[in-house]
Amino acid sequence: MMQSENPVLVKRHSGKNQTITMRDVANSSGFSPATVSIVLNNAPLARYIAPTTKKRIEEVAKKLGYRPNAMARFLRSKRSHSVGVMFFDITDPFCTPVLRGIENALYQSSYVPIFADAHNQRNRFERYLEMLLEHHVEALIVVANWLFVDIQLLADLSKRNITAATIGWEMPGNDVSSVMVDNEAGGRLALEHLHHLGHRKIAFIRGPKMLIDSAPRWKGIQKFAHSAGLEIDPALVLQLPDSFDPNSGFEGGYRFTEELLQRKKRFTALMAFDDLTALGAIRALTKAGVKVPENCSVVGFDDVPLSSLSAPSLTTVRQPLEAMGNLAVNIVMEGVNAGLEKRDWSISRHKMNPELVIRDSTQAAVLSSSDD
Amino acid sequence: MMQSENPVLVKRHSGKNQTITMRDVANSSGFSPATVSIVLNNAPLARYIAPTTKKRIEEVAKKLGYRPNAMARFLRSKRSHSVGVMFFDITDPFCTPVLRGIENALYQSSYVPIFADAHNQRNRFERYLEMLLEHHVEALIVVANWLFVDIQLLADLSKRNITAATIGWEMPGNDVSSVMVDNEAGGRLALEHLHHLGHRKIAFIRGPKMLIDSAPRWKGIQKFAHSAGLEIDPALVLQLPDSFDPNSGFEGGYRFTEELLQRKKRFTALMAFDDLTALGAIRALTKAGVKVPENCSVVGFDDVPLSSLSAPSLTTVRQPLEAMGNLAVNIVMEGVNAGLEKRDWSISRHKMNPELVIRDSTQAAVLSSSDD
DNA sequence: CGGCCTTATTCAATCGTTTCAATGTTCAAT
DNA sequence: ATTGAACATTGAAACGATTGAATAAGGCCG
Repeated sequence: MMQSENPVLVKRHSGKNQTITMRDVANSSGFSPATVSIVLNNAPLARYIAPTTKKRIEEVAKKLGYRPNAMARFLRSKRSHSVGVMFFDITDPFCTPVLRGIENALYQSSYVPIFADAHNQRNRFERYLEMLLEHHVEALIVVANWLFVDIQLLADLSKRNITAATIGWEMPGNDVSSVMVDNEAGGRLALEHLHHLGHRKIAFIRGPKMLIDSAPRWKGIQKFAHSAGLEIDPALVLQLPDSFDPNSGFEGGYRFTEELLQRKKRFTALMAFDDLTALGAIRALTKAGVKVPENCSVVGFDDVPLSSLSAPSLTTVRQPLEAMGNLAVNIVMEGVNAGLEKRDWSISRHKMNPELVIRDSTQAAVLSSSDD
Repeated sequence: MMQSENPVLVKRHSGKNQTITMRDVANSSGFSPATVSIVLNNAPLARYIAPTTKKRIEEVAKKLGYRPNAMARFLRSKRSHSVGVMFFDITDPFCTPVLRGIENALYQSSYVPIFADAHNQRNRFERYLEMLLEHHVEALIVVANWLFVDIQLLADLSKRNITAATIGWEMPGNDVSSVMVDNEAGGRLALEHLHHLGHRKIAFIRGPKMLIDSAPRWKGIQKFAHSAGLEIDPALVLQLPDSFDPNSGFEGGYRFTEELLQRKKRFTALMAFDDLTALGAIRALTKAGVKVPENCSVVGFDDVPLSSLSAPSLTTVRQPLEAMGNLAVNIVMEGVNAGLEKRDWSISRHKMNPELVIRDSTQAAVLSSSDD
């Protein structure tokens, strides 16, 4: 454990614990627990309860400071009013805005998020899943941009009728809803921007194969390049290795940019797989005396919170992270309600539109006479 | 809601839901529910249970995939195995490492964190508190570096015997444990570093009055200055205004540094209240043509994750954020156990030691002949 | 052989809600 | 006057675990 300057002990603590139950409200108001329950939950039967009764009960409940016991309630009604929110690595700056989006949407529905972080470890993921099931979460949201988990998850969940949604990743098969950014469109957006600025010699640092985002982004790039007649020089294309460390993008961007510079092939712009990679690239460029954006434009992807704070601030393709969190909640809530009303419902897969955010790391290419 | 390219509807979904209860394990193993419970929880009475019986029951439970129902268990045993974790603004980069520390420690104890984010709003804080109480969290951890909440919290909690701890903030009064960094030591550390590097003309951007960290940091600075015979020029000291936006530090650092530069008083180093402020300051300096660290050293405070990624990377005073989260969990767990065993126990207040992290934003002062 | 301790297991009450079915009313319609 | 809705409320059985008290069967001792 951490050293810590003599902890100051302060005050004795003990105490009596008197929780107010529904029975108390019933006794105190002169009605039965059943009536109280019906009134306080505004259950269907509440239609028949006399307004004066309702008022009385509500008054008493408030005066006594009655708080329903979520556990007891669950036991009877099967509703825990909680949702599991699993991250594969909360340390990834990508996650914070998503978390906020999820939290906010759940809050609107008076659901409570149970937070789980797999630390990129499979067994930890499984253990958490177990814990979430024990706590009978009504739904599960999984945030990841890659995944080792297969059918196991799905089996356990759909057997128990728990609606799930993934963010930033799609389950193979058609059993779990998902919310992703349209990576292909994003890739196109970024390259289009550089192209419009007049860049023709562009270097690329592609994402790791493991990440589901990598391929479509590259596809978007290629498609645009093709349609615009832009040639992509294979000597200016590198691909990040697979890694579990969310900060490895920075490191990778740095090293690969050094590598690119050593190749002595001129490029006036660099497109990085994501923001962290871009930041690493900028660091390497700056160190090598290449000014950004004067001598080389750099564009990232994601628009994580630090991108606007970096120097120079980063031009990037924004994922609507908060909105994605929101949407995932709406999806699972829809599933929960469907289950409640014994309706059938359908899995859905969403691709959100990315958005180009132009900041200081890109500028128009300087015209050069010598090509190559 | 967000636009999203035609969501693809995929597959029908419905299903049967067969949960395995303890009764199932009992029937299937030929013993009674009581025995099963005793065995599976390794309760005191388990001492008397025949080893063969234990084995049998455990086998059956595993084979059936029995999962205890946390809610039902709570109802009888009063233990929810959950802890409320309240943030005042998860968007603050300060929070992520703390969250990880908390999550990790709870995981070790098989507790589940219920996540709450007050968004800096008092009513939201109160509503969440309500929800957490309804879910009967066994303890509460509050992460904040400032606060509007008063005795209300304390009253509700100690009445219900819920141990609480705050991180980054101390409750006035002596009823809630707390974990903080030793701000005074941190302030000293930072200034000491600049002083050792030979800086004598140092500008300061102090923290907002509202923040509990501001005063002690400044005190540490003053004390060191006094002991080292360093003079602090009041014309080089500014104080950030109060604000709820966690990113306002950057903005403030930027503006105040511009302001400082306009004053035409030379300074060779700048000490910012926190990392974001420092980053804002660096931005302003760079824009004004003052190179960091060549012409001006900058030091921050906190060591939030982006500080190592900025350009130049930031010299700063590290708060052991993850360890602080950890410690807070240990504290409340101790409280929970004490309550369980009807022991008395004591509130504690910790001040963790900060640590100087030297990176690229500081370097030795160039000797100048002209002073003033 | 009867009493007592130890071992092994079970009974049954309980936690705080929800909800189905039941019990009375009242009142309009046959 | 009888019926049957609609209204207003309640009794009591769940829900799935935990746990103190009870039961029962050996084993040991005097």
